[in-house]
Amino acid sequence: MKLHTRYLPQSSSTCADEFGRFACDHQPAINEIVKVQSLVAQLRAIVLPACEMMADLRSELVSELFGTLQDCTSKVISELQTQYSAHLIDVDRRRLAMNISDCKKVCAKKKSRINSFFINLMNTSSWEKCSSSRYGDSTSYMTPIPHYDGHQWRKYGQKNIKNSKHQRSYYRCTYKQEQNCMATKTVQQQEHNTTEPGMYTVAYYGHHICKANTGPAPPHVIETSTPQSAMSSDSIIGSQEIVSPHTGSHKILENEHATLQWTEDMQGLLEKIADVPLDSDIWEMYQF
DNA sequence: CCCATTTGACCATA
DNA sequence: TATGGTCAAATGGG
Repeated sequence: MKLHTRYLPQSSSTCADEFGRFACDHQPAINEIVKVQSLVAQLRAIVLPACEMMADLRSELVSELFGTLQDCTSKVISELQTQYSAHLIDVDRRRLAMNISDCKKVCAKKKSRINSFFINLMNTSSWEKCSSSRYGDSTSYMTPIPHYDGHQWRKYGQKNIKNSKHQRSYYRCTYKQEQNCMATKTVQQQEHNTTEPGMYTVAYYGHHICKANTGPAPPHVIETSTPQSAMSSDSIIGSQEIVSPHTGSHKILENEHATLQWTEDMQGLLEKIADVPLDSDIWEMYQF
């Protein structure tokens, strides 16, 4: 798989519209989109193997990821709503200045780039299951993006590992002290001669019990049907499962009206960022 | 000054 | 005893 990893702008910056006029700060929204990128990557790697065999441990992880993903997308929508409410008047003024034909052309071009943007997120952020149950309750994955997994971690150690060029980093949940959350993880870069460059092995130990990841939540719906352009060829198409965040149990969903909450949020996100100027830095994340 | 990271020391286990 | 996981003091950035 060819990676097209590019990086988001690190500093808060303003951007101009196609007329070089209005300016706004998209950095908070960009930060959330980065999280979405990570979560979608994890989700894809977890759901696909789950079609073959779903262990209880992974079911709990899936439910955690869904909950976090919902939070992130909600934040993105809220942030963009706040920012763009201030720009609506200006946008309306600009649209009045354009004729209808020009508006349609611009909108079509933006929607095309938005679709490509998220398809690229799916394709370039794949996580692959590597191994599991090294020390009982643990799961490890390979990923090019080891740090954005929806949880907050604090590094507490780093060690040289025998027969490995790269050090292993040790992280524990940020809320270990205040909430006694014992979740930990280790991150170690893979050897370049044995795998793809820039890949990391991330091993998770224990479960998050910190407040950000617990609390009542409805069963999450995992839709394993995914656009062909964004999925590998061995995907299972068309089935849906419900995973209880509390029990980890799952079953095939028969209600055709049930839909992915995060998909709805994502659609909202697409609508909201449709007004992002074509020359915004956001679109420079990936090659189109 | 606070907090996260770094890093050497310590400890557990095979 | 070698290896790897954790602790905690030192360090540095905001």
